[in-house]
Amino acid sequence: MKKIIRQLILDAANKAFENNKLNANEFPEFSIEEPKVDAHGDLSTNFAMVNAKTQKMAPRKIAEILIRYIGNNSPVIEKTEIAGPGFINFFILPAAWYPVLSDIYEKDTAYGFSNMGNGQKVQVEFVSANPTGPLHVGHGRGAIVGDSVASILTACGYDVHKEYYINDAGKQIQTLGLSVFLRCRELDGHSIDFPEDCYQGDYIYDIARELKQEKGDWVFTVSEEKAVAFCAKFAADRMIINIRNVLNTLGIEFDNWYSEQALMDSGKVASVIQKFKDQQLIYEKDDALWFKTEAFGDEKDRVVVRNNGQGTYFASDIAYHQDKLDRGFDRIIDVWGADHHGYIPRIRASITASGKDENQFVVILTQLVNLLRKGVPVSMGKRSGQFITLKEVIDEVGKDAVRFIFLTRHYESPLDFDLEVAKQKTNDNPVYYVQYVHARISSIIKKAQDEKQIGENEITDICFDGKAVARIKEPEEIQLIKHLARYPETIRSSAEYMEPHRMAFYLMDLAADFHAYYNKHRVLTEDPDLTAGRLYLIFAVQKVIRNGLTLLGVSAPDSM
RNA sequence: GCGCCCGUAGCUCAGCUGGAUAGAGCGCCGGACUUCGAAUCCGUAGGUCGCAGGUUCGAAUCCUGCCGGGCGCGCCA
Repeated sequence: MKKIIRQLILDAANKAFENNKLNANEFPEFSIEEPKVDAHGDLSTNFAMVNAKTQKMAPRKIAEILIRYIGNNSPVIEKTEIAGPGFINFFILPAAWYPVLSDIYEKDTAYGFSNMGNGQKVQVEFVSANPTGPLHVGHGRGAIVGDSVASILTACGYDVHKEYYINDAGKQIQTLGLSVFLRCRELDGHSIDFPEDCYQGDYIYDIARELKQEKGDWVFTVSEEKAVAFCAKFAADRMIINIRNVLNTLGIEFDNWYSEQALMDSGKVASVIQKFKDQQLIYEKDDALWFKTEAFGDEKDRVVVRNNGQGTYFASDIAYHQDKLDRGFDRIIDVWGADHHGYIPRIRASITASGKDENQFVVILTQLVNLLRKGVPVSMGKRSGQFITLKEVIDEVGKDAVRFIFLTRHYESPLDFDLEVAKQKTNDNPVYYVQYVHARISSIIKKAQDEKQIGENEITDICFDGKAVARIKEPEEIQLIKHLARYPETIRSSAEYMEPHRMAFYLMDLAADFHAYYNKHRVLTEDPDLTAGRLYLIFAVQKVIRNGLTLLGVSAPDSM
């Protein structure tokens, strides 16, 4: 509809110029939007205001000329008005909205999809938590945001690749191995001295038990060095399986799990360091190797190889991001917790330094999650071992509620996640509000089938029944269709800004319109045409609700 | 001290990237089920958009400076 109006305006403006009513035929960018107040029409444009300067005319004067040239010959316009400082308001004929419905039926699960991305290759890397402990809710937020962004981009014609980067090399893995090894000894009846910087959680015992189950006392028959190394590998593998399982319960699957160890074994880390050395971008100071990140916008230079010869995380990350771009992605998106924001400049610097385009690298920073129960904070702390895991949260409140709550906030806002609120089936917890629309419509359709022998196929065919469609004319019905018409642009803006919460809010609004309509008007009536028209409408609503929930990874139940 | 994020109704949050009279939900109060699912709906009340300047036809939105909260500033990961 916006497209139609935009064309109408441009045609009128050009015609006015040809007739010497306007002074210039260059028209700056103008917007068309839905006014907040019904009295301002269905759509409104600021055309006259933004053109005031180039036309050297008063906005209202421009608006008057334009309206004259728009005239009344468009099949979609009921009337136009000039208002306020120079807005032109368009009132659309109700029947002009009907094609939205047939479009929904035609496209069905692909309604609202676009080719905005034009097949561009995009990689979304998210979660990437160290496999040294269970996921917590903060990881969950990044996981859900990353996954939904990926879905939305896919719907917009991007070729999306989801990846998890496993930090399975380095000191923390050694520490994990030592932790498990010590717990094995403890389980064997030895008294142990368990260092503070080892992983304190009970899950270490679980892994130790599993290891003993599989390998018996083997770890005590070899050197401690060898045993710890084995424990590390064993434990990391277990943790990754555990992490993958938890993510699967959230409906998240990755296209690729990328191992840091494999990256190092491939020699790519060493070769990229050598390359930057050759280019004088890496230099030696105090027995360590430093990357000149400051020259590319970072606060200071960063160490890539410590004076003990060990590479830092940054070294792997440089190679990893080089590798991502080398794999041909047009855009690489990293979803990180906000506590890592200090890392952005150095990664960006490494990309710039390599001669690649830093704009291909985008970071989504999700703010931290405060876990609460009835308003009081639940203490968190990984090292202490006292924390509620993501799995426990999912088990308690359910996947759909967890996902939806995380997606009803802008990811840059800190999030209070209250376990008790998340379990409530009230409007404090809008996932059920939206799902209820879907279930309600399923229920009506079932009833239509049982009592009036109108099945889904018959409803779909109603688009060819002009008599029935013409019966859709209540204000609440037209309102619903207008709302459905906004779905495609909601997907597009969610993708453009990588903000899935826009979709969540859209669905809540649509749900509100539906519930209001439902309470005011009956769908199943004694009048066959009226009934058919309304079934046609609500089935379309249901499709859009389902599509939107799918993009957010939330189920659309037929009953609840 | 420096950097990033946040500050909007009693609470939790939106506000379509500068538009018209700033919106939802929860909570409070009052209503609606013999008819398609009351996990719903309808109505009332609630605001110096943290503060102060600036930019312009127009600012919650952009710029500057403060105030308050969170996070980060390692040859840790």
